Amino acid sequence: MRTRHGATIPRIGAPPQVGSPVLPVATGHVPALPCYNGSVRLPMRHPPPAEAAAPAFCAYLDALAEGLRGLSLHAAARHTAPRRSRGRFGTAVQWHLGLDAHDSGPAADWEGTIEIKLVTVHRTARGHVRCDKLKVCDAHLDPYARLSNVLFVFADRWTRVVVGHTWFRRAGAGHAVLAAAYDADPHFDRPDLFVEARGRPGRSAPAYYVSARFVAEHVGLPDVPAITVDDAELRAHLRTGRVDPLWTPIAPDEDEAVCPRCGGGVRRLGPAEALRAKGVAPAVHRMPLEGVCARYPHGVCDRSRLPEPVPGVFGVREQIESLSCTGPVLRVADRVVEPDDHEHPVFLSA
DNA sequence: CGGCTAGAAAGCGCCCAGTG
DNA sequence: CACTGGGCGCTTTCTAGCCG
Repeated sequence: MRTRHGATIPRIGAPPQVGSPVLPVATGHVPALPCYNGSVRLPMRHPPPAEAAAPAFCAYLDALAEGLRGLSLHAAARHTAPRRSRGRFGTAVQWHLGLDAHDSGPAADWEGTIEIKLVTVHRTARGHVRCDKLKVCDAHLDPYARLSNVLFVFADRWTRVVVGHTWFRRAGAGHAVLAAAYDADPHFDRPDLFVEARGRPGRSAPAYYVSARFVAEHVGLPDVPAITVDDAELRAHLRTGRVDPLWTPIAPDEDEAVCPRCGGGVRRLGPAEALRAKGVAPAVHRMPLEGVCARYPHGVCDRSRLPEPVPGVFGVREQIESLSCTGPVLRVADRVVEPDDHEHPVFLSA
């Protein structure tokens, strides 16, 4: 077998190890057996279907997703979910698309046929776009069915601005990779689809995940200027108290902007070059500091990077309001007209 | 080549509100 | 109150690039 980096390691008889796929031969050190006191990867429960999924598509859903581009999910998330709820942005997407915000049933989100997944993306210091591993469904559900037809919506990790969407169908190379995961060793083969059990013994609730690599290679990540850098320095300044900061759009060459919430001053911290390079920067709110402005950290984002709102759906003012959480909370489903000949999910000929 | 280091990628523990 | 969805974020490991 091979690691993701191409190094060949024996599968049978080799002492298992935690983390590194490369055995430390030179030191003579014998690694201990894996001791996962937390999450564990388990064998998959669902065998892969022999056939690729039949393609399904809905033009109305596609238009809704397109209308969401450029809008931040912050305002809708604050409207639909508590501020520290883990799934609040996925909830916000569902709400925008006109669905029940708390849908956790076994059926696919869109009329039982199309699954909707939010993928949070960010840029590394070198400018590469990446995402995290992605939860597919709970382990008692069939991940192959869940991944048959998926609308992936991509949002920036900091601004939560929707930067694009794409359709995925379990077919071709993607289907082959997912199917191969069934026979793979969940630890040593590093499959792209795996079951992971969580947390404390007796309270484990295993779930299917796809790797970040799978999303990058078989779904495809967008690469647009709106995707900002995420690094430890920004996290230390912007996620104090583990809450989302309040965002103020700013021109990259400005040091200070008007707070869209209270009309006060918001001053960028750090050099303008850092804002240009990363797309966001920590900020400080000038006194007086009252109301909501006093309760959250502040950040500025380079407004020149924001995607143009889709004409006829939202304007720039509404885009800024969605980002800064001011003004009425707008819903894309209220702006994109459902056509009379509503194209429900239709199975296309392959 | 070997040592060192920064940054990227993956591992892994657990969060937190909604739901039944 | 147990269980769950959809992740978050800190830690660990790997790798590419630099220097001698």
